[in-house]
Amino acid sequence: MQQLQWTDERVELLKKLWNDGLSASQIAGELGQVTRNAVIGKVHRLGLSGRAKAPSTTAPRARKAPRSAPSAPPRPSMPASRSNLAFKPRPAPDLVPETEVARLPEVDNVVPMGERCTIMELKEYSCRWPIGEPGKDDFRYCGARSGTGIPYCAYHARIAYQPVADRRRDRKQAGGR
DNA sequence: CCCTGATTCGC
DNA sequence: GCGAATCAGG
Repeated sequence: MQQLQWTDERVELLKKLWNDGLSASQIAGELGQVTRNAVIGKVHRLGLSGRAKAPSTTAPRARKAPRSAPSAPPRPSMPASRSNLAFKPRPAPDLVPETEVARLPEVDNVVPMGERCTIMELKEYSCRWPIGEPGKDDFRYCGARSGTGIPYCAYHARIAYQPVADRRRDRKQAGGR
């Protein structure tokens, strides 16, 4: 796909729509193949910005900090001190449909209450499988000894890394209801 | 959090 | 010149 060309045709349409009061995103959608950013950029280059806007919104913005760091997007790690659930695969709800969760009563019971721990009590080797509602007072982590190189204990590691379909099959074979 | 236009700046 | 990223508001 070649770089989009602002043909006279497209520019005319842009001008028209802009003057009609359409928003940049609407125009972008109308034109197609361009983002609203592109539209706004073009509008400004054409010098037809500020339709009938109150200049109040156009407060001088402080100079932007040198925006150069395209190769520094996601932060790979966090301070070890509080790297709890920042770990790899978020086991969590998304992996297991609610109905599935409901059918896994054992999950919350494998670890005795006493062994479960709070975020502050997590050790490097503690299983980070969340138990309960995050944010609530009774929210805890499994806390059992985790496997080497894995943030979960053996039991939760199976659940965390196993596709739902497999889990379903497993339970069926195991004679689950 | 959704949206808006405005601005900067790497390409 | 282009437009993504970012910013400042609503």
